[in-house]
Amino acid sequence: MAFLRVAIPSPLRRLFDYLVPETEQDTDFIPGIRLLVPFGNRQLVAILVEVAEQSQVATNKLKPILKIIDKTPPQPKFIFELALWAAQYYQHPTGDALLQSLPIHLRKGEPCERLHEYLLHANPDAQETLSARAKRQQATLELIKLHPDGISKDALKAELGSNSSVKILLEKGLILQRHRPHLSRQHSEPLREPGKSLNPEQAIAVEQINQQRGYRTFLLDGITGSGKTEVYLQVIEKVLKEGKQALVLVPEIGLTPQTVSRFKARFNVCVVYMHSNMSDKQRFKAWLQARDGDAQIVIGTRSAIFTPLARPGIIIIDEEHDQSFKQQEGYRYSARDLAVVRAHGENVALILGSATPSLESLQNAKLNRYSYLTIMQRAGNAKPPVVELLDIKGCELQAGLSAALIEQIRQHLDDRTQVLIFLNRRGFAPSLSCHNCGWIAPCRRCDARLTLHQKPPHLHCHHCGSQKPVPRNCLDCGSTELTAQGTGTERAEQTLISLFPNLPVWRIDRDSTSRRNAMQEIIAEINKGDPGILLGTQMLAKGHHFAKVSLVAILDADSGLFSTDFRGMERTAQLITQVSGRAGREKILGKVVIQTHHPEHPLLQTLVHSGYQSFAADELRNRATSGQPPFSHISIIRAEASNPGRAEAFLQLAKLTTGFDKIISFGPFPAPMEKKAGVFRSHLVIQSGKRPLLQQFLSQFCLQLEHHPLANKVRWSIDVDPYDMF
DNA sequence: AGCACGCCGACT
DNA sequence: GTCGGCGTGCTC
Repeated sequence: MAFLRVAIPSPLRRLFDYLVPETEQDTDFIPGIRLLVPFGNRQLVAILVEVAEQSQVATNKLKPILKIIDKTPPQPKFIFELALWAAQYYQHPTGDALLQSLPIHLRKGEPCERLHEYLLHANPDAQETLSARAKRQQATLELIKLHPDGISKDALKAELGSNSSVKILLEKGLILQRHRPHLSRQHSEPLREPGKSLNPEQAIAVEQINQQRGYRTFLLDGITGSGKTEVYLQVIEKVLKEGKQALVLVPEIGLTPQTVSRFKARFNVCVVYMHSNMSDKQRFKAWLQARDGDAQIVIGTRSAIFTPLARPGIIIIDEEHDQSFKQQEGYRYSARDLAVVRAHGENVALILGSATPSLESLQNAKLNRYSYLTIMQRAGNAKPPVVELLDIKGCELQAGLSAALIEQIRQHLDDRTQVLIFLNRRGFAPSLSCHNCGWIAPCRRCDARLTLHQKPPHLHCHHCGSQKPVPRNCLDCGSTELTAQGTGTERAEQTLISLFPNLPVWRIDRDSTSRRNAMQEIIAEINKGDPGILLGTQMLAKGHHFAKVSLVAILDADSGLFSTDFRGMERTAQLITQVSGRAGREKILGKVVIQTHHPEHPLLQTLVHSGYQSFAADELRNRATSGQPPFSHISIIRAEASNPGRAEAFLQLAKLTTGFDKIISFGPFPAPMEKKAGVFRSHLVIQSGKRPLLQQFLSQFCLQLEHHPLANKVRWSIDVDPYDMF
């Protein structure tokens, strides 16, 4: 007797067995197919993991499946196995992980068919004729005759407003349905425009990668403006000429129409992209084109790592250090790390590109697991910017701007160029405090202060999203002397407008770009090239090319220097380097001004005088000394409960009942912000020098946690290779 | 996660 | 007298 062992989209970390219905005894059940199953009193889309000979559950307790959705698995076997591997590695419930590797369309149980698979053709051997009165049918037939290569129902509908007569015409035999032929798989000439000429370092990178047969990871360490994209394009060119496909992953906000158009402009091939702004149907279509080999280049964000390719040729992760490649909630996988597994499994080359590579990747390069390629020269004639650490100790600041900085801004604006000001704090001021007693407006649901916003006026918690009106009086002493403390982008904007009343100030943060297309409109305005001030949060730091920016100012470098998180320094260095990279593209010589109270800080000193690579080397030594990643591997078990202390008690108890003797652990201790959105959070950190040991321990610990008596009173999750400690 | 079952407050 | 609050228990 055969049992269908399936994965169900539920937080339960186990598989469920079902019976084969009487009518399907002869059916061949292939792992990977989707099934509709009864689960409790619901019907769910499940994925078949294996056909088992035996079941642990009594047969009379088992239910038969309701429906077979797929005859054959929608994903190729390798992608299915990759998804299973990832579920195991990240300790995530199998069903949820498997379904998240599929397009939403398929998760919902929709049939996996090519959209517009059939094209309508006029039947040359048609016998019947239409009556003169059937105007609608005649018009439809005429239109179909105009398309000798066939036309899809959707296209027909778009032109006629309806395709209701198609059915009748088909019945009368006047038109025929034929399979759409697959798009031409290979263009004789994939290049639409010639490649740019390469500088020696770019040329070496392209040559090294193109010589590679089979799997190899290349870490492409190239400063901003060094032309990493040109390297990608020339490597892809070779892949296309071999008739293979390229998968390109970019950070969440990096997937702009400009990125895509750059690939489309270069190549004469089908380029598809997958982005969260697209409809489910559009994404599904792109997914099918990738799977069936019709799309030669696939560009996407994190989840695109699971996009199947018919003829995989290369995988590229651009800005590999970017945190958006790691999903930060629920299924916490890292697309960058999975790319290594995938490239290895599909035996293709992988490029990890960045101007500020992660310490993990640098260490892997050092150990020769990755090939290390560098481009330290800017493309074209661009010169690296001049960096100045501006000591603001004891200086009077106007909305965070020192007099010396304001003077420099004025000079650059007088030269008719643009100035970029980076301030990683949105809102008007980070807190509202009472001048009389020192009270600070707190968030009721979090261990955090409320941020004051002015447009419109309100207090806003950036951690839980709660909002409330601005109080007139101090809630503690009743005084009316409430003052805004510190500077956010709104306040800096106000001050800059009053300082430079005749020039535009473009504010770019989550609030000013929340409207659809708002970001693109502002960027377009900036790219007109008129002098003005760009003011924004880290949204400004990533990916954009602002040709006219000559001065970049970092208002407050200090907030990142004293983080408790072991990755804090790395992140700060990456951010400063990335922001600085916005200065002086093309012909303008760039200047970077970093305001700080700690100009002697070793991180800033190394970064400014010796660059990111030297910083990274220093920081790697620190990590080695303290045994932190990448010199060890860690996982965080997070627990949260509305009852204070319960989450910690849960982790404490779980720790006591599991053998922790072979593993290093820290905690449980309160999370960095213990109370967040009304719940109390606790962390337990597990560390090991050996990955297999950690893996083995986690699987075991997971089982314990799931059957723990307190397990349904707290919410808990496991984060393998966490990116941040929050 | 859902969804039902179950036992106590303010309403047509 | 019910509608419904969310505590706890289960899902092949």
